[in-house]
Amino acid sequence: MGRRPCCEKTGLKKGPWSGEEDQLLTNYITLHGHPNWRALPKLAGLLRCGKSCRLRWINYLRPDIKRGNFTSLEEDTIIHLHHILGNRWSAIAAKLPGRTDNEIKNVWHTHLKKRVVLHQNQDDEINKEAFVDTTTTAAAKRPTSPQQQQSTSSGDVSAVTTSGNNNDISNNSNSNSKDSATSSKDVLAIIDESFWSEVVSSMDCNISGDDVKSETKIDNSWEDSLDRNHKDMGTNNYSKLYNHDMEFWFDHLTSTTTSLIAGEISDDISEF
DNA sequence: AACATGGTCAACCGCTAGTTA
DNA sequence: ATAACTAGCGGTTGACCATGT
Repeated sequence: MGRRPCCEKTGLKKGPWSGEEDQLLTNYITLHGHPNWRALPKLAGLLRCGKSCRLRWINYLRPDIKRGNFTSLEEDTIIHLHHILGNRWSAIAAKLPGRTDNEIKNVWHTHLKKRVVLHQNQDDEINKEAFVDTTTTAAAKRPTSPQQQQSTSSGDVSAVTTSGNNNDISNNSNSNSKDSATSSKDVLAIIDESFWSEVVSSMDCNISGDDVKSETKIDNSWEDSLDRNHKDMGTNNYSKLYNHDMEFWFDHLTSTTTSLIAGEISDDISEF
């Protein structure tokens, strides 16, 4: 089917919005809402396409937009959600009131991605040292091929940008967590490494048929999107991850983060 | 002071999903 | 069933600014 261009290319303004344009758009939406973005600019007296108006409203003019720097909690939340959802910025934004997908996307690319990669590289170094230590002290009980080492390394890297292939990491962390987690910082590190993958795997086991039936259409599309995003990972574990579960775990994370810092997490961890 | 470089962020573009006729 | 259409999403771009040389 032929697709009409989103706006006539002639006569419509592009580029940064002026204060006057912002005012016109805000006034119109305040009075009439935005039932039809395509018709809106004409009705509001703007020389912009509807798409541009929509973006301007959603990303900048909306009254519930939160301004200013992201808090560390917000940043951690983005990292965790990105771990699960990948580049589904709108889904991540839905969990951060007042933040837009565009803003989150920018923050990810400018700050958080680097931080995660740096963190991952540090983990790789630690793992490498541990590996050398183990092989030397254990006198190399079993041979390890270069391919195996490489696959381990690449798996770690992929875990940075996707949500797959990190079960080994999380399991290792879990097996040692109770012994090694002696400070709130350690606990947070464990949460970073394993919390979400643990959540996913536990939901995978526990979800019931009734749960599936009770889901809404929105939840099903969410599931489809997850399947689409993770189909190349050779697993459909994520397909059983639903919206209300996400909300539950998100709430749980945000409500427990404070107590984590205060060193009161041990009971929560033991639940998992 | 002038230029180069890198970071940040608003805005645009192309595409897809969903809806309607 | 399908063509036409809109809304929304994610990737990309480019302007602006700060910092370094």
